[in-house]
Amino acid sequence: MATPFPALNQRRGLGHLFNMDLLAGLNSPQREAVTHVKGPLLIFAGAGSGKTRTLTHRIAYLIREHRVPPGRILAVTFTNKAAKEMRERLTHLVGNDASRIWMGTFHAMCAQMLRINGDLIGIDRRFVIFDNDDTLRLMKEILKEADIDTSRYPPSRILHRISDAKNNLRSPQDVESVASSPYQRVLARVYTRYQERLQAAHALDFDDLLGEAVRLLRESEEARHYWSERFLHVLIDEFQDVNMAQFRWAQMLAEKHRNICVVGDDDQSIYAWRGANVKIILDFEVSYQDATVIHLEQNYRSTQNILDAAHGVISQNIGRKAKRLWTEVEGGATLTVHGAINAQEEALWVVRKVQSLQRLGHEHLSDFAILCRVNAQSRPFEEAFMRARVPLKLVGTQRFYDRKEVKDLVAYLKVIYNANDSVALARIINVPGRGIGDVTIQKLQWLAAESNRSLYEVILDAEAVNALGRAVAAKIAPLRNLLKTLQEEAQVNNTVADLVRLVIDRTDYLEHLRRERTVDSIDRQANVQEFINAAEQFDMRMDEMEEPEAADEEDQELLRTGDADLPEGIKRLGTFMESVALEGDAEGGTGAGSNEAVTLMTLHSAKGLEFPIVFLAGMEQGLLPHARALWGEQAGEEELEEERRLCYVGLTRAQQQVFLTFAAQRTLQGRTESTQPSQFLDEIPSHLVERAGLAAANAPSAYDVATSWNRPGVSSTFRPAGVAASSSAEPPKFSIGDRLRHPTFGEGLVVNASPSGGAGEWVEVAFLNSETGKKKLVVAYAPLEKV
DNA sequence: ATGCACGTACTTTTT
DNA sequence: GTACGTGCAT
Repeated sequence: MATPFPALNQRRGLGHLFNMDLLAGLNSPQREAVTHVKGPLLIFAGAGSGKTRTLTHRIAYLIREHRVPPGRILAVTFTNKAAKEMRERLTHLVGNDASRIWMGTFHAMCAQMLRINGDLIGIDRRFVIFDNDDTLRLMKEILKEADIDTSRYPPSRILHRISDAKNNLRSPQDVESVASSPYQRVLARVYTRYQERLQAAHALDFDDLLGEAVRLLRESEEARHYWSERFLHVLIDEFQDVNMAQFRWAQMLAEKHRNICVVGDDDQSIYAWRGANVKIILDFEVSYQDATVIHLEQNYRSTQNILDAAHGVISQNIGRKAKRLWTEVEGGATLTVHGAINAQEEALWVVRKVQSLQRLGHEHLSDFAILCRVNAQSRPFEEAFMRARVPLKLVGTQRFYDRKEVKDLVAYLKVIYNANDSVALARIINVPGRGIGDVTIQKLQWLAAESNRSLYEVILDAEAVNALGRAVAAKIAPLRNLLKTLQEEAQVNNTVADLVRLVIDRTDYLEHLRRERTVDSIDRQANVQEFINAAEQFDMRMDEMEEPEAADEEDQELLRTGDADLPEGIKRLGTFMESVALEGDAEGGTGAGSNEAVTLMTLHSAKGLEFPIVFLAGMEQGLLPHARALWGEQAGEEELEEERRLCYVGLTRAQQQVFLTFAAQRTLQGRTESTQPSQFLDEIPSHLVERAGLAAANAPSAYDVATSWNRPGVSSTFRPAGVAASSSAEPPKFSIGDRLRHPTFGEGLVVNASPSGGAGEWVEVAFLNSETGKKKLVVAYAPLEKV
């Protein structure tokens, strides 16, 4: 085979056009990181230490000062957002050269390499990418087909295990060879079948993008030679989050020139549950014994008080690299810990605090962020903010391309692009409803599996379909015609938006949504419109890029060899779907933008962000640290340490002020429980903390809300003073059936009550006022009056 | 084939 | 408390 690879670019950069001093304004370790050129480099970049600045300046420095051709630099991130931000910042530093750098997510970079020469290891150039939804559907099908009990083997858990295997570069055979339990044997079998089905659909899942890219480099001498020769520099962001597959891939790419630069912070590793392996960053110096190690510990974000508090917490972790952030901003406001009676009161306190800080000069609501451990915490905040008429925006809830209606339309596009994508076809086979029921779909799928054909091929097989009965055949025929028409149109039509509109039109999809008389029907219709807009925007981008001056010449050459002679429209469609799969959220998606509002999000989605004022809500045992890390089956020191890192991430988001709140009672999963303040609160040096509410040192015993605070062996400085460690023997004041009155909620009936009285006594009251409904109240706290 | 009712189970989320 | 999945009845 003739080599598919062009000669490598030796062209000099255009750096002389930009005069800005790349080293100006950098501190000395940052400079060292920027100017280090040869050999492996490990940068421990603490929160707010100017990581992105260092990384972008380093790349710019390589291009401008060392004349490294931009096309021979590979810079990898985890999210599209990070890649985009980096590219933008680089454009300011090196201009158009920025567009020639190989920069993007692991998945996007791997996908690109596989599109270019996946054929060397037998991967169809036109492979499609299965997202989580696709893989879940596929897995359910497989389990059904194999008659495996889904309650004993939940599809999502199996997928998680498979993902785990792939992240560690273990094949189905590997899993099988070490299988020692029935569960593992089933797993190996299902994994094997899963891969077969993916292959049949010409599909790769997200993990395959990495795994197959590794396989490409391992198995194709030619590819390995080219790519490792090509990249003079490999840079990896958020290195604490890499998994084995990602690390191996990067290692192979960097093996020739050995210029591998990794940046990360082990203290911010919060994604172990999705395959991240902190040990990789901790062991980097073992993998590369000649690595230069640089610590960025000067923080440009927070006050020293905040950093000290954060350090108090994180330093409790054993498995970490010793380090400590510092700042020139001495002192700062003390942190506040506020204990509330329940989640509603907690939310109320936060709104009031926001309002009072606003009066003190924080005019921008965007200065405030409320960070929580789980999404379920958001409800009381939404309610409290709504009532107080303070705008609150929830970040990171449902993503645009995850919406059902959008996925339906994407599934149509997938089928048009690749009719053998049986998962996509199964999704839309009866959407909108065309009278093809589950039983029929089952039969069709069984036929497909049996004859080793795709679902589409079976549908085309008139004989097979007729065998299922006249009624079924009559329903399948229009579908067959529909798909044929759509495919034909796709050959002619060049724009994705036209195709989307055609799908919506021919399937009468909007009418289908209107008929669904649900609350979200209107939203869904709007999302369909939004999807058309997204497609239009994509088309516009493609038109702009018609003159492909962006990519390196050698990349164009590579991609040319990769281009099958497909109709323009189909090619476009492929690009569009790849962008949908790999860049989860559309620009115009939710479009919340810069609305002036308080931000509410999970600690996970807060990583990388900063806010002047941060509220950490739900600082309780069981929430942060989460119950699963504390008391769950897989609870352990490592899990607890990840929770602690989560807390650390939260604290280090704050620039000026931190408020930590907890609720003495919390209703989670329909159950109201007494809670204990988070152990992490005790890890913050007490001189940095001011206590309020139930956390106040002098809180009256009337605030004592939970006997569980007196749990033996657990001591907390956040327990109100005056609370004896022994439980009270007082008789309860209320019992089931009593009528009572509350000044705000009105009259009600006691439907449930604590068995014992005293400080911990509580009652569950059904209020006559239907708006209030049922409430659990602490007798000692709530002003209740017997009627 | 479709719709309703009941039971169960449940972090975190990017690609 | 909700959301989802299964099972039964229409």
